[in-house]
Amino acid sequence: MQNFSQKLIDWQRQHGRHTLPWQNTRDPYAIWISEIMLQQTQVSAVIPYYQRFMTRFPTIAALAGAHEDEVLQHWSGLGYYSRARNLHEAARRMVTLHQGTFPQNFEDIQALPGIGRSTAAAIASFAFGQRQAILDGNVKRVFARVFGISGWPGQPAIEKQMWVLAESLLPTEDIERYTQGLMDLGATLCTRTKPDCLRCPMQDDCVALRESLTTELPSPKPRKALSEKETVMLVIMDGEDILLEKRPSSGIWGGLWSLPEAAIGEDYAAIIKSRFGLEAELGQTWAPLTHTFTHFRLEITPQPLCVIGRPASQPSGTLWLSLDDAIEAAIPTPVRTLLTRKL
DNA sequence: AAAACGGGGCC
DNA sequence: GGCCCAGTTTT
Repeated sequence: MQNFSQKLIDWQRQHGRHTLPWQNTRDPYAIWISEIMLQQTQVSAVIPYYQRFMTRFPTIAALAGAHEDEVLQHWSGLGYYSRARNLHEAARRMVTLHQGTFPQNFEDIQALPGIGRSTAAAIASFAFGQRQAILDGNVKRVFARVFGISGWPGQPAIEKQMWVLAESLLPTEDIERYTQGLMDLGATLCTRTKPDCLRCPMQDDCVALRESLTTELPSPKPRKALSEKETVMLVIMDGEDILLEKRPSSGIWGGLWSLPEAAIGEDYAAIIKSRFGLEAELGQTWAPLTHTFTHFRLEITPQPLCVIGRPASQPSGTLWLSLDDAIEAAIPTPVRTLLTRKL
């Protein structure tokens, strides 16, 4: 679709971003610094860092000659500090391997630490006008929607297909504007949520828009199969009352009141004797219930126990409540489910 | 709390 | 070449 590139170029000319601090230069060093800062970091956060960094380290030589500490200081607050270390190391390699200049050969650019295929292509395109394809998260989203490509774009087969597509779409001229347009479209209109399709230059061509799939595409990363865990919850009863235990404030169900837990096959009577000082008699286990979290499935087997002679005092962090009150308390959903079943 | 993200590292 | 991770922000 040759249409795509020309429409994108025209759109970027009229509606794209043109005044960012790293635009309107062909200095590969300046473009490189900006591209690295823009990895996983928003434009608004990058701007002040970019300006301070470029003032202190205006050239490859300035960066290569600096102490790593000072480079990191100028990065402080941007996060992903390996980017800064790679930047420093790459500048030093330019000095030793490339006579202190920024390499123009595409493979040489990509061989520098911290520069992968997409970042190398962005630099080669903006600084040297080379016809190289970028493919970052924004571009993958645009492609998935416009061309109706389903499947998670991180999947090797899909990603490979997208690289082929990205290369096939490259225009023969205006590569810089095209590359910028791809970035601008993904960043400003074809956003992850609530894309602004009414303003999009691709609205007549976009498969996702035509088929109402903009929320489905790009396909999300497949969830890995849920691991299975199992636990026993002790339903310690004294007449109408049951014993709740406060969970630690961190971790699952942090701070909620819950049923005491035990591992399968343990001696439950012995456990409550040692943990709570209670004598109790085992009942028949209740029907298990399964609770699904995002990352695992938990099978809960409720084990009822009837206490024999409840002491006046109760251990700290525990609470006797009537079944009715317990259900109203701050308890985990599956605990509420299993108590409700018993009402 | 979970997903998303580009590059690096490991087989 | 394929798979997974580290580290951080966004939803």
